[in-house]
Amino acid sequence: MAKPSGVMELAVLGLLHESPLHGYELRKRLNLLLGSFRAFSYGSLYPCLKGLVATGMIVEDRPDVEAHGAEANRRSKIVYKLTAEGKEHFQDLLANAGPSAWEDENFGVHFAFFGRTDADVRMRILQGRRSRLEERLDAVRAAFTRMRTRLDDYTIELQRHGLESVEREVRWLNELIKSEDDQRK
Amino acid sequence: MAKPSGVMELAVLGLLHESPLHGYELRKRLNLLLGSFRAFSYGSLYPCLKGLVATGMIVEDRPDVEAHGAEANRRSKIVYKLTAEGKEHFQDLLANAGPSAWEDENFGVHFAFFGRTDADVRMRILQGRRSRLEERLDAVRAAFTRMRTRLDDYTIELQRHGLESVEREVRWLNELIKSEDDQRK
DNA sequence: GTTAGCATGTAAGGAGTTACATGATTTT
DNA sequence: AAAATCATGTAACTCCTTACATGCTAAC
Repeated sequence: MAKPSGVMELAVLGLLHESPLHGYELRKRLNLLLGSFRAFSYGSLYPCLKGLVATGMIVEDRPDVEAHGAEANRRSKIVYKLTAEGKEHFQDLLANAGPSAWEDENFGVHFAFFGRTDADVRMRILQGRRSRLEERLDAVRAAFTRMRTRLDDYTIELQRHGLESVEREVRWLNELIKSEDDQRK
Repeated sequence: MAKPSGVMELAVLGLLHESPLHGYELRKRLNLLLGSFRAFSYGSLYPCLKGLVATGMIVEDRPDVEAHGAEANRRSKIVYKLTAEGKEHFQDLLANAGPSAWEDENFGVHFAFFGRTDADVRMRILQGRRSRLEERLDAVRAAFTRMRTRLDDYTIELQRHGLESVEREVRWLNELIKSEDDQRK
């Protein structure tokens, strides 16, 4: 029960690792951190926080209530803080990142926490991401050449733009991998 | 009941507009058409097709059964074909495309069928997409400048790359809008 | 004192995936 | 005749959004 998973869990734990935050603020930081990659709504954030409390990864702190013994059922800010288990779990998620880490939905979040990730794991994720994109590139290019003549101008333009975007990301990854390699020496 | 919606409906109708196809082949074309933008699984395609049959947009044709009076419950290819209502509905979806047409998940599909879309609708979608991206650009840039000093190197790099990708798409849209404008004369 | 923005929460449901199950056809 | 690929289908589930509902706090 209440087993939060998905990208959000990692993102929340990572942000709370920096400093305790309440939900509303957390959501803003989340959407800033992920910038143009994705956005979350409160409808998924709050249940996720409850789930993380239930599994002991984070604890609630109600500053208002403690400060001036206000009624407990009143609506007030709830500041969430990582527990020791939460920190451990976060490091675990970063260290044991599997192939899902280089899928579209997850790569950005993992990358955002590279500062706290071991160099070898960083390299594994960057290379995983790159081969993932290269597979896609091969598939699309093959299909494209095969069908080219049967496609109309707009479809071709869409394909061309899509391919170019993926190629750009591959070049970006190449540079990152190179600079990781250089730092290793 | 059985009211299929989402991008898939439009994509399926659009592909069947070109030629009748069976599910398996349809899925391949779908994923080719959308190239690097998205992919669908059978688990969503087949129910979608059933739904479109239920609402009279398409009809089933079982060539194997008809050809050599095979048992009807046998597994055989099912070729789907657009009905008159289906064609009408497709044109309707293209012509009455609302703001959702320029969201990330839908833009690609609408663009792919621009060849069958009126020039003024095309322009509306391209401009809608562009202002959508520009809004995002403004938001991310503002947040970025505000937080810059508190972000680590990898997070900054992620933001930078994200911004650059969106800026590139805006430039692409600018060119498309310009060339649509030129053709109008 | 009222509007705008901060803040928390939930119920219903959309749009898909995964994993499975089955069978037909082609290739080796 | 085995293996690969073509082909259809479904049940359970995931992850998230939308729309709603409530209340607090600052600014005008």
